[in-house]
Amino acid sequence: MGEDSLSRVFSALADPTRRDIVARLAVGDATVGQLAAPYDVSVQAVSKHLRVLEDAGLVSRSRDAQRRPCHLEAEVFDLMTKWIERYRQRAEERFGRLDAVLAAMDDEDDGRDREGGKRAAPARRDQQGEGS
Amino acid sequence: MGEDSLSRVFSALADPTRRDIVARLAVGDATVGQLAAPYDVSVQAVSKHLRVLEDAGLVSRSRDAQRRPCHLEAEVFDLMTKWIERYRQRAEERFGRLDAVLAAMDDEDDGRDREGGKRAAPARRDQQGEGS
DNA sequence: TCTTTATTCAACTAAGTAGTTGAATAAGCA
DNA sequence: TGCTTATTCAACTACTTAGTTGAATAAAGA
Repeated sequence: MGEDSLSRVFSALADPTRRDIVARLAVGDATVGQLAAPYDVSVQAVSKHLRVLEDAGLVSRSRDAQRRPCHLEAEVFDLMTKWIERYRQRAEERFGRLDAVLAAMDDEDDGRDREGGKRAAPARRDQQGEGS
Repeated sequence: MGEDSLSRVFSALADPTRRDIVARLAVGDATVGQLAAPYDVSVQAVSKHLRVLEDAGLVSRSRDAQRRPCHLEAEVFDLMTKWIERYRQRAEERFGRLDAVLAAMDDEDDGRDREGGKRAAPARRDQQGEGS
């Protein structure tokens, strides 16, 4: 379970320590030891986290003597962003269609009143697959 | 581990079945049974997946007789998108600074490398915290 | 060469998770 | 009331994961 790249990326970022590492790598490259310093877990544990981030394609590593500097790979973020945007847009469009009926007239409120009137019949469709 | 909302959202979407459920809910609301039908796992398993999505704030449920229609909540996506964009932009800016030296001349490519200049030394900073 | 520094590997433990089956609850229908 | 449908709860299993400690590897420095 979770072998595709999208699963790996989401899974990698589900851990707050790993998100923090990503946040710090966004500022600049760093070695394993440097990255491990602020946390009170072992260096080995951080090394494992970096492996997970590397497998997800979020981080790449080079060599500098006995050090292994880590570098954030920004492109993989696009994979997530594309997935997210696709389904968010669809969901928001569905919202919009109904809200439009109400809002079309004059109402330019904050427009977040869900749960009014029934929305499209809950008909399911056996379409599947999540694309890329 | 993974008690904050961002962790819950990323973790929820790390599972391909749950992403598929989200994809289908983006098309229209559906009941547990309807959502479970296409998969060869038990209804109980899908019910659990929906619980995870609900805990992450991605799905809400109402009641219609003995059915529990599920509805996709699009707002939570913003939480992720904001986090992603923040660090992706930083990383791309760092990149851009170097590429700009080469591209600054004539290249009016797809234009994603604003901010020219030198790429900061890989010095680490003990700054921490991931914000929201 | 011997030592120090940086990182990874290997083996283990504790906790979490996705799945199962069987029973319980909730609400409409005969 | 009893029957059927829809969903959840409870207990259990198999697998994964984040952490540990101790040993191994890699490269620089005395």
